[in-house]
Amino acid sequence: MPTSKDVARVAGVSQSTVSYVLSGKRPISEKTRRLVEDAIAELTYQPNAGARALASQRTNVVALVTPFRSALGAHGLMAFVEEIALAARSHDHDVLMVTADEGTAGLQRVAGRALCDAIVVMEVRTRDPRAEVARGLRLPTLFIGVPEDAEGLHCIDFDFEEAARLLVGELAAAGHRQLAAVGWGPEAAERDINYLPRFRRAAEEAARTAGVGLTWAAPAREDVGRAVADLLAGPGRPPGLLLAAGTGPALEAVRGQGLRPGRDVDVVALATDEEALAQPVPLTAVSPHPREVSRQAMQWLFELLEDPAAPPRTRRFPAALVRRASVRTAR
Amino acid sequence: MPTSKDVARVAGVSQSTVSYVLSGKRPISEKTRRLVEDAIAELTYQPNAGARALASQRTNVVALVTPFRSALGAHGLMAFVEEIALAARSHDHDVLMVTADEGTAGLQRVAGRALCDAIVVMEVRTRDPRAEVARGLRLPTLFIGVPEDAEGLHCIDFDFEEAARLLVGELAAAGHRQLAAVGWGPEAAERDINYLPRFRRAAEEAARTAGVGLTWAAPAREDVGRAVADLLAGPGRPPGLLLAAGTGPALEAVRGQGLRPGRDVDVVALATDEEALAQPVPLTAVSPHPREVSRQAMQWLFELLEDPAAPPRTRRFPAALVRRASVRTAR
DNA sequence: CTGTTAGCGCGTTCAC
DNA sequence: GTGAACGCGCTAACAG
Repeated sequence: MPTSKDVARVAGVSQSTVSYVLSGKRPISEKTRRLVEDAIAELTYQPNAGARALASQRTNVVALVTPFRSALGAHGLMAFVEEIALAARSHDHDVLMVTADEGTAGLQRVAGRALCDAIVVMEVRTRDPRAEVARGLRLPTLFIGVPEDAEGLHCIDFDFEEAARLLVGELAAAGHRQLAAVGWGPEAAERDINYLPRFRRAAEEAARTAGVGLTWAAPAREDVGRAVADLLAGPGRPPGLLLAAGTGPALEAVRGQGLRPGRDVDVVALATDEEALAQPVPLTAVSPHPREVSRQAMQWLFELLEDPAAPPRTRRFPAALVRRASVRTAR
Repeated sequence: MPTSKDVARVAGVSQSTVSYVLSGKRPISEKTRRLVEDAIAELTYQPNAGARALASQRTNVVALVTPFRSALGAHGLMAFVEEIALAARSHDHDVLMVTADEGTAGLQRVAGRALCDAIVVMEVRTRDPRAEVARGLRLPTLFIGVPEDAEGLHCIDFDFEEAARLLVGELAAAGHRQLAAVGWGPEAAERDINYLPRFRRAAEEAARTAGVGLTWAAPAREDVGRAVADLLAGPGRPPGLLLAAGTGPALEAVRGQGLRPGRDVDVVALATDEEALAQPVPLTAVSPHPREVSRQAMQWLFELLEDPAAPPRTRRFPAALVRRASVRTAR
């Protein structure tokens, strides 16, 4: 395996010149640059990552702490991971996978061993022990999601609070006095996912403000059908339906009751455009924009890498409602 | 950040002694071991990965080349990735994600820069340019899947050929003279997935040998329903049904025709146990065992890491048929 | 059983 | 604009 010393020898220059050609941290004459570049090509030289990290104190690696079972589902999770990997590559960085089950130890390991320059934490929990650890790290650490105590942390997330307000507002504006929401099941609550209470609390608050009733159900995946049937038979008959999770099964249950969204019942959802459009009746929905959020997260992360002293703060990706056919026009 | 030099000073020993305590490559007296371990704990020392890699020529990192859209679906893909990550951690290794869209360049980068000790390639294609590149690398490279030209490569995969034979055999033994198969859609063929032709060819061969007819359909995801209806109306009425892909939608279509698996029609599938059991009628099936395959792959990989001179070969994870309720007992 | 020493390959001051 | 020299933190001979 050729080293930069080999390149220097072949190019007839010194080792440091090779380094400066590569880093561009010093002006190099056109002539010697060509010499060096040719030598690099001839030897198919590539810098040794370990040596570079040791000398420069930068690894060009971003650690990604990722769960395997996610409230987003495998599909949503892959979307995040894919965007993050692509963004990293576009900045000449690699991605080191850290499994969430390592907990705080994972953070301490990758930081302590200098395996990476920065850390991204996905699927943040409301009370997340990793928050406290992250505050103590000297590495830029970005949370996708907002824990209860976000003080001193770099957090970014979709604005689930605003999403809840928009969805509740839309049903209220359609004339409903009574809303029914299908939320995340007990397994999600158990995992203490940060945005569940954020969304729910904001929805309840918005309903109160609008003076409409709101019934909340959090059925397990397999009980969504029954839960929807119950909700539809409850107050409001049918109430305005807000689907925060389990969109597919819930809509099947609606059809199972012989009801058609946008004709017999109004339905809004927290769902990606893809999901909203895949339904028999396209859904009026707020998309949580997973890909956009991860893209923005990574852009921010690379800014932090250039300016590690940037003050920690929480960023929220703006929510927007897209009206489709599942809500009757306002009465 | 403390270094091993700090540990040595605090423990009152030399740096190399610290190194040997950590690596266990030399017998150390109980007394000095305690001294060193206490110093490590006191300083919360962790070895610098870059320095260690530079000195030892081992990174303790495994690169994983992974696609984002997979014939397995996001769920199946995550299963692979999860198992690989867990296996890596259990051997004190980390996982570097390399996106498949980097192609051969990704392999050359992680190998050339010495970012990892070994490479795992998922979703191998029938004619895979990465095969040729891998042959030229000095890093152990493990293919999960078998390309057309597997010469000189370490490959491991589920035995799709045997799976096809078992499934065809089961339907033939049930008395069918005519079989109909639902295979992977055009998008999968386009991606040149290695096991598609392997499975199909073996199925056709087995049908020929058994003297039964076999009609093959490769509908796109959204056309599965129609394709199944066509197949059921074709020769055999109904023919024995072999589901290689699209199990869920295909079975819905079967029900849509008013047919019940195991009563009106015999159905076998290439499907995980989870998938087979999730159906209204539990399916007689061969599971491709994604988790077991990745576990075995990683075990092999770590063996290769200890003995890089091990001769390249192709390993196949044995296929087994599990009989459930979707096939009538042999006539 | 332990200490001394010489690199691993690269980034970066310095002198020139 | 260029090159020599040192150090990053650790491992692995080589001594003892």
